[in-house]
Amino acid sequence: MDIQFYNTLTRKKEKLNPIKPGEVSIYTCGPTVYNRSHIGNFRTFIFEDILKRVLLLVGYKVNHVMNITDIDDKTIKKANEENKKLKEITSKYTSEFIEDMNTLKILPANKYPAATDHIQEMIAMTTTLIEKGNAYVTDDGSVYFSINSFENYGKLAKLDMSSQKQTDRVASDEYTKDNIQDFVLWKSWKKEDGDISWNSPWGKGRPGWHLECSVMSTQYLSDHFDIHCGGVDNIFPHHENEIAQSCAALETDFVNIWMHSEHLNMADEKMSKSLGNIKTIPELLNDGYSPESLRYALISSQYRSKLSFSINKLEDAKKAVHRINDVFEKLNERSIESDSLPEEYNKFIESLSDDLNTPKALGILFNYLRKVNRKISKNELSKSEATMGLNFIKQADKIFALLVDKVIIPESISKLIVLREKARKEKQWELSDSLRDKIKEKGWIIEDTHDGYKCLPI
RNA sequence: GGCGUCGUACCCAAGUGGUCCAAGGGAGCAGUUUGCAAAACUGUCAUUCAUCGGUUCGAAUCCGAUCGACGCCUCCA
Repeated sequence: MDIQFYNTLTRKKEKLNPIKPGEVSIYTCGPTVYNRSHIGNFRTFIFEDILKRVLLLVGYKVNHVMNITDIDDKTIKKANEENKKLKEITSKYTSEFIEDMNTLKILPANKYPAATDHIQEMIAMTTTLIEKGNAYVTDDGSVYFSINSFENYGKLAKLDMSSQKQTDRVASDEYTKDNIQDFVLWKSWKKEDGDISWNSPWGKGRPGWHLECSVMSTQYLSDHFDIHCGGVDNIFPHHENEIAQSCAALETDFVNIWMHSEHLNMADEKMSKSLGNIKTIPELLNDGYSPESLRYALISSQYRSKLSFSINKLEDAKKAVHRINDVFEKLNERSIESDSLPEEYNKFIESLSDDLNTPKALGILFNYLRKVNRKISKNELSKSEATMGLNFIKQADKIFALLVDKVIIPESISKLIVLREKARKEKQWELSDSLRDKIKEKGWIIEDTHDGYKCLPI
């Protein structure tokens, strides 16, 4: 089956045609580890997770690399603020990042290279760019990429550099550059960098931000690979600069498909650390939302449209997740051994193959679930139909990962449940209802079914 | 100022020329079921797709204008 994705470079949907048949190489821009990532960051990581899961499900091998930015202005600033070693800061936030990724059931990358482990390679690429005439050294020992030396500069972001407004930030930032829009490859050491520096042919300093991705993506995936992802805010300048560096230094096609996810907004504004309107994964879990609810909320709109994050959305997500799990359990009790799938499954895969249309795929799944529920309530569902349904949900879950692990009911709750069951048998309805309220106060919901009770966390 | 995305029911959200007098989820309302609930099921819930014009046999979908929201233009997922 054909898979197509929207390519930012051409602004069109394009058929995926892997460079190496049967295998897709993906580079995704990872976190800058100076702070806990927020749910907005994870929208992108979950979009990339869906991308990868779809490719795996249809049979591709996936080679996925995600960088960890552990050296830049922000990491240094944070280390200074907290009076700690850079490494202490970056390893703390790296492990928190991995923890949150696991919580959200995001499949791990094959490799997580860190920028500080690739300083020599970055120096080498910078040297190449100077030799080729694409970069120049300034008096203070910094190195800049000359955007005029690269013909296609601005192609990804569709920017005509000569017509760009110069913001105050740009104007005040650098004064030694030939062209105010040139970007830095190597930053010379400054007092506030403290003991953080590496030796280079141009003196003490550290790499510029964009360089690490050019170096590490091509090192681990080859000069030319299939897909490069990130959030839309990476289109310019980050990815534009990556293209300039990589293509100029390596004379390569670099990336076939650029994919970017839209922002997650909080009350109509982009969620970002600098605006201070962020929510982290532990905060949301603490508010009572499961990882599955968070995943659902993030995939319930297509990755290229803006997503407004809200409590309302999480509440909707919680119920939708419950619905899927509920049917799954019912089918699980009725199924037999078989790997048959309903015809809806093809439509499901088609939707995902069309630029990861997760809302449409969810719609197909829910339509099917309703069909199954209807038959169950009429007692008309055959074992083979139940099995088909179960298989469909299982396959769908390879993409969505919304099935909840069997919950462990704490002893304090199960004691109350036993008391309530006893009261119910004796038809002491007042007592059983008050026990149900008590259990609810403790955060658990009791549902009575024909085959006994079900107990779920709220 | 330049570039770009978007506006679909009470909320979220697919659909981008006919199969749509517009999927799906949530909320609401009415009913079935239940000791009561919950869950589940049934019915109901947009003659209409920001507005106004145009193209077309046919438009939510294409074109133009207007209004509104948001993003990027060297911190950013």
